[in-house]
Amino acid sequence: KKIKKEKHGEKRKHEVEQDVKQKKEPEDKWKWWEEKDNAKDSGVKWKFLEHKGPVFAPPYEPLPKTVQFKYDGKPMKLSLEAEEVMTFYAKMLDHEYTSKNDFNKNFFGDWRKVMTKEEKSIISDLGKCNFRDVCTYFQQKTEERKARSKAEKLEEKQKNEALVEEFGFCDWDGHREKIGNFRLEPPGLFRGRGNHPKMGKLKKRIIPEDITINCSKNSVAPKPPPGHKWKEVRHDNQVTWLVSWTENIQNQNKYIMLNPSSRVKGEKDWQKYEIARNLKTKVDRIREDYMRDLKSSEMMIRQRAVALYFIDKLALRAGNEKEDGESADTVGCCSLRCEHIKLHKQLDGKDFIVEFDFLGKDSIRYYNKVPVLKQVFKNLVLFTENKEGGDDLFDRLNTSTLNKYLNSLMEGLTAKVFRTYNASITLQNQLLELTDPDDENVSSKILSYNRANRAVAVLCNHQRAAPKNFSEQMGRMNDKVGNCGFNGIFSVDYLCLVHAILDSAEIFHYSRRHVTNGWHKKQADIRDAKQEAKSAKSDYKHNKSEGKRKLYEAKKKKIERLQEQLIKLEVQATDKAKNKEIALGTSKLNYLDPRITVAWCKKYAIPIEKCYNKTQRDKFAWAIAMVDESYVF
DNA sequence: AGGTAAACTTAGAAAACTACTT
DNA sequence: AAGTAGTTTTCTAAGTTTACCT
Repeated sequence: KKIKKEKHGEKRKHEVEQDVKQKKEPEDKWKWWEEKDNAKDSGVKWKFLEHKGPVFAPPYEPLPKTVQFKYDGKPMKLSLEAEEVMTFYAKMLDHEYTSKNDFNKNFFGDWRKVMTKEEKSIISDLGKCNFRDVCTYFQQKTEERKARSKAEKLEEKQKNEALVEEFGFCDWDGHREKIGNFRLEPPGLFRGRGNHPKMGKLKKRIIPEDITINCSKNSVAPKPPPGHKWKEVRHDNQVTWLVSWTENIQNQNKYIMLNPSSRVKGEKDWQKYEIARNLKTKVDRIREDYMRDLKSSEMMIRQRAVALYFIDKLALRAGNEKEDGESADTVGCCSLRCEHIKLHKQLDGKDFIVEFDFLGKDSIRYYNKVPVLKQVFKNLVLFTENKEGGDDLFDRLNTSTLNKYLNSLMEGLTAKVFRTYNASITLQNQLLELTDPDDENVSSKILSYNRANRAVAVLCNHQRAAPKNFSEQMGRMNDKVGNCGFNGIFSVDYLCLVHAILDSAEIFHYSRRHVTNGWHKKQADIRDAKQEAKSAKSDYKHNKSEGKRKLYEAKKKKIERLQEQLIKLEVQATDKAKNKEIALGTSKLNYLDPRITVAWCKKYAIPIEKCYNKTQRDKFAWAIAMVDESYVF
């Protein structure tokens, strides 16, 4: 439908409305990138900073008497604090977390800490607790909230807008800038990712006495709520945060900082891409260096060379050491252990294959079989000799020494710059390769863009949980195309391809081959159309009239049209299937130089809205304003 | 040099919202 | 009005790098 309407140059209803909204919005945003003295690099982050402080989480509302927690089958009224913590668990009752042992153990331990003596003596077994009624109560409340009248919803919306007006902005060097997270995190149960040893622990309510305020000496400092005091008010212009506190699970500092659309964030982002572009000019030399170092007589240098090879080729993260037992067991490059790789001298007819299998950031699995240089392979054999699976692969290396070395090669160079550089350069190359300048169709251009974006997401291993009901949705889509059984083909072989995918031609051929192996409704239509064309042709041969000729021409046109439609449907289905477990957003937001996208849009007259939504346009306003189609990363 | 804390970027999940159907 | 699929926004955990200390 979308394609059809675009073809006819129509705008969809919501797009028209969006345009109207945009016109209404006054264009008085500060164009900081037009100022002359951008990106100066003294440690001073601001000269003047004034804000209203954080918004505290709403206070706990006790349960109505009718809603009862039960212990051992009997209703039990709890003290206020114990009740509050109980509701945290009740709200998560249907979540997978509550089936995990660590979660339950940690929750129960922390819950008991807030119980009264009597409560503690009674409630000794989580298994005897019945949270069901409480859970149902909160579910009902959400339903009620959803079902409120329009007027009620509007009223709340306006109240919220007023709150944002007051607390959501600050004065930063005379400019009104948007704050990112001005609401403090509410109390609840800690939801660690993966196998986190602290999952289920109680995240305490933050009170003013926990809060450090940072603002100008000569500003009007935010007031603590009546009867309370801030922990501290400081005036540190070397940092960018407005509010900080220490979180009680890991004992780490958390901050309130500005929104990505702000100058301070935007400039930093811009600078990040400039450093990555600088790496582009140095990378050949750096690669030569680490190739040479693969044979170094010093073990640390050899390890560094291999690590760098991985970071560059596979876009691995640096991999800091982690204190064990404090968080999930995840690794990056420098913290890889022997058990995370398997060495195959030969595999599937290829030489020197390294099979990676480890959990990375957020416990996302990285699985990949990669052919490596012979010398890299030899080194890996050497590094793993006489070691146990649990031993460090790079025992002479850590992120600190690696980054020190990188910094000596180029100012500002650290391990993560390679991810930024490789992501951005890949997007640029892929766009060049995948965009068909002769194809006028906007939606096919967008598909090319998404495909290029996907190559990057695959490179960076940005995954997501498959959407709920994915297979049904896919099924419906396939019905339209009418093709059978291509779903399985994709998911099975897919991961094996994943990292070879930088060669996009391969993706394309791969997907086409498999899709067209199926049986299509559309294909049946085409077969019918061909039949019709054939008979029209023979009609025309028997009776060489102008009318018959035209009829025959029309039939031929119809075949072409159907074939075009078929390709579009295939491509859409392919896109959806391939996106099943790949998240495009992270790379778009954090790794891809926005100027590449902006330049590409300008070159092919694609509206920027097709690539970036409102938030993204705000974040990348600097890039949108400053670049034309000639920009090269 | 190496350990630790602070500051800041990157990350996927979940909630909220939107457009459209039923 | 309720349901649903798709998209955007929010949330906050989990990384990296820098700063600081001994």
